[in-house]
Amino acid sequence: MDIFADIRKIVVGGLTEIARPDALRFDPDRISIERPRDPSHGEIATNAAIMAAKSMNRKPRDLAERVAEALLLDDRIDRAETAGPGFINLTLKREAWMAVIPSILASGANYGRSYMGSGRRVCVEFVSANPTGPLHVGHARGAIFGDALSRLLEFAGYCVTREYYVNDGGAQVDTLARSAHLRYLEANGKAVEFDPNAYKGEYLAELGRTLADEHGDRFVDAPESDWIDLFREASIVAMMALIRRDLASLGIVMDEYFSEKSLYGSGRIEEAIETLRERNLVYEGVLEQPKGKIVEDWEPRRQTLFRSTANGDDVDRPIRKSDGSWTYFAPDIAYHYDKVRRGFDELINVFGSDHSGYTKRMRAAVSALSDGGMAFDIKLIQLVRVMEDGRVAKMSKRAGEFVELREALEAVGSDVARFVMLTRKNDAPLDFDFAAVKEKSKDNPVFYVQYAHARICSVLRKAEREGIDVSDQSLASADLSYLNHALEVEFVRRMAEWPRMVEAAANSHEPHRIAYYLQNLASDLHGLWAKGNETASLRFLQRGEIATSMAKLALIRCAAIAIANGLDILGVTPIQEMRS
RNA sequence: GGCCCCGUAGCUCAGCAGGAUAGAGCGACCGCCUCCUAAGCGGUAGGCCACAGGUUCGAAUCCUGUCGGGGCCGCCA
Repeated sequence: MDIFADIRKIVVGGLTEIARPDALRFDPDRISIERPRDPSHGEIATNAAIMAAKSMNRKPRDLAERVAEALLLDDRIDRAETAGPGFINLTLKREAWMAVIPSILASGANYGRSYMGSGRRVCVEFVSANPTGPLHVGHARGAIFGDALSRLLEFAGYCVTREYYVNDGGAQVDTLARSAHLRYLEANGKAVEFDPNAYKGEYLAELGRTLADEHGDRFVDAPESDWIDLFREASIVAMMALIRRDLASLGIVMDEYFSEKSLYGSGRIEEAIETLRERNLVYEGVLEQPKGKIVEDWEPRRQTLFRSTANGDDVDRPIRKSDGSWTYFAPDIAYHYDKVRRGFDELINVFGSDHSGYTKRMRAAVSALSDGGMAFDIKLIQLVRVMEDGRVAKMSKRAGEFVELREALEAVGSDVARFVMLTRKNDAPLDFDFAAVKEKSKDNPVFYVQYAHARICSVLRKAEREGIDVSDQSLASADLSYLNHALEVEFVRRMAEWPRMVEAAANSHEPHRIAYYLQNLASDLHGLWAKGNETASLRFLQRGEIATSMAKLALIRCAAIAIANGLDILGVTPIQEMRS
């Protein structure tokens, strides 16, 4: 049940009725159905008359009057008043709000689930970190965001594929292989010198020892060509194992790992480029030197270029280097061509914000490959600033000085990490402060929300001990006429917003909205709870008055359901009690 | 030089596909536990929504420009 969706139907219905015979000529989705800030504007306000007036060539206020009259015919609506330039302010009957409670109890874990996506297939590509080491805290944000977005979309009725693009084809994995070889030499008792480009993380030392165990000293004096392939393969396998382990510790399971390397030599890159060529989007040419940026060894080079400017990019982009090999962009094009051909209805890429300069050409490519038919969204994830002991921790992967995800999770746990990473919009920077995040107080949003859930569970447990049947089925039959305090009705209104909140968040690809909603919901619960300290009639358990208690228990049980469903979207486990 | 993101309370940030008097947390100040978990709650103070135009019945939100912060800009991914 979604009361806002119901009201929308009624409003649009009323409008259509009045509009006859000159049928309604505007998009009904453009009208707003929302809760006004100012309580004197009713409980739900709509701008429907203002929006429709123009296309119907009527005065907004007159139209509003007519619509308001029509709305009053619905038995859920108590008052419909027109105001301002033509708003219609609605007040619902108390029973209409209260009807939300049994509806939530009946839906349970499905409360808020939407059919908005109607089964459309979405590919969410995220993490896609180079396989050169374990994940660090910065990667974690993209990982958590991507997974939460996936969960959100699933809850909203989409069919989601979680996908990781493994960059196992470029020069970086050769550097990785050489770094592993150095560690291998080390394990064979050789003194080694690391060049500045090498990866120096401890995790490669372990791999070096393993390789020394397996191959002895065979590759100590051998030329690089003898071992590079073997070491590359071994390194990638080992690094991907670390990455999978890290993802698993966050509760993330990918549906697909797509290997960049698998594209080489298979003809698929050539095929994708050929597709672009057929559309006259590929040519041989020379790029101009970028202005304002000094490139020391610049000289004009003839390259194969993608005409990305035809689809909104600022300059055309090279897909084949002057030496004839592919640039990194070429396999990316092939990869996205593959996505297009797999039949997804929508693509979402989660990139680090350092890839912002890459988005235009990517959009241009997808647009060209799908003839403009593919919905394609790129979410940029801002960096995470890790704060430790009040200072900013440095992050450099090659030097091996970064806060590994694993360390962070050992300190704070997956639930906390996930929630905290989702308390900011994806394109806003985020401070991850170890001290603040571990704190168990209202200053920590994770515990604040968890505490609300635990408190409800606590009351339900107590009620049960006192012999009340607190099953959802039993609570659904509670006499809700006992809930007549303004705060209680307000609480129900908040919970009634959950389904539209899910749709709005899913629609805008913004899981942080769920986190904010949960904090508000938790705040309502704590507020109501504390009011019970001064006003005895607001306490959830009323001694000796089963019927009253049942009504209040039904109310808070609904809140627990909404919180649990929200946390589930974020991938956070709701806890039953705080004491430990 | 160009492109992308950002600019909202002292600090950190929300602001719901433009809506009617701009919100939360922290920090500051003042209050609330013989009572379901005070790991909590209430109140006070604090804003020309960077600036200037434009579109609109209506703009923090959309468009243009300026200023300020960050990121990126051929043969690295």
